[in-house]
Amino acid sequence: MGSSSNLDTVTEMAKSLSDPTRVRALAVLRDGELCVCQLIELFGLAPSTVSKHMTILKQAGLVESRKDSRWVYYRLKQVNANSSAFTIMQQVYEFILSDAQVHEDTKTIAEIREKHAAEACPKP
Amino acid sequence: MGSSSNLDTVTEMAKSLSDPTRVRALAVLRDGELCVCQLIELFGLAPSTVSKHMTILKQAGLVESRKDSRWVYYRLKQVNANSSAFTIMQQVYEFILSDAQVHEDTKTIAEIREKHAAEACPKP
DNA sequence: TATATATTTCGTTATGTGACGAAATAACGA
DNA sequence: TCGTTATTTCGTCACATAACGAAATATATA
Repeated sequence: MGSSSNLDTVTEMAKSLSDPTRVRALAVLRDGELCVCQLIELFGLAPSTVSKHMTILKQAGLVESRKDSRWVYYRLKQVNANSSAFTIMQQVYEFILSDAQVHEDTKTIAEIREKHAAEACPKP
Repeated sequence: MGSSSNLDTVTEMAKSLSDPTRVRALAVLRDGELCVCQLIELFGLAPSTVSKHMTILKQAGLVESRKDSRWVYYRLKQVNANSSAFTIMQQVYEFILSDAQVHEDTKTIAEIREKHAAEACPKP
């Protein structure tokens, strides 16, 4: 098993939060799971780019995924509520939820959710 | 003035914490201010490299500096105690203080402090 | 004044990262 | 089966970053 020090854990977590697209992804995932195609639509980036970002967040232990037929849904990973990581992410969310871009994303993703619920992504 | 969003603040802070040398520097600065030459001795890196790291931490608002004759002393910047940044850094410190490397750094820097107090860096 | 010390700035180099498109993989639908 | 859709992997390119040494700057000491 790849043993990893606390220093490694901090730097890996910090690296995953050092790109605005990834922080935005975490913010919108607070309202519930999303498939990759919904995030592609939100960000306007190439599928391969979004997929890479989500892989990085997954490896940092911040999100987890499930596959449902054609779609891969990502959701926030529920971490131990009295861990340092939990408290840090709570503060990060609290801080960025007052950000203008994140505010706009929240509105946009609500529309995307509705649209996909009607057409594209049939829920199980 | 360079206006900066909350998203920018988070990603800049995360970037500054994404290098192990910088996190180690923050950890040892918890015991009090240090001049650049003491950090050079601790890390075994080139002066220019250490200087760059400290500049990055300063720009992220995590440390501040004062010049005393030949030496530049860096110390942790005291942030608003009920801000998100404060809580995040408290958790980061709590987490990394149990790291083996940081533990070793704490011992090493104590010796370096004593040595410099005796010879190299006369305190004001 | 000249020299040594402490730090920063600059230029260079090797490596890491984010973007894309093309191709591979998986699963549904005609 | 064949084509379509969703996602991932791979290769590539431009740019960011961490390291170094050399040179510039500032200050103390001989």
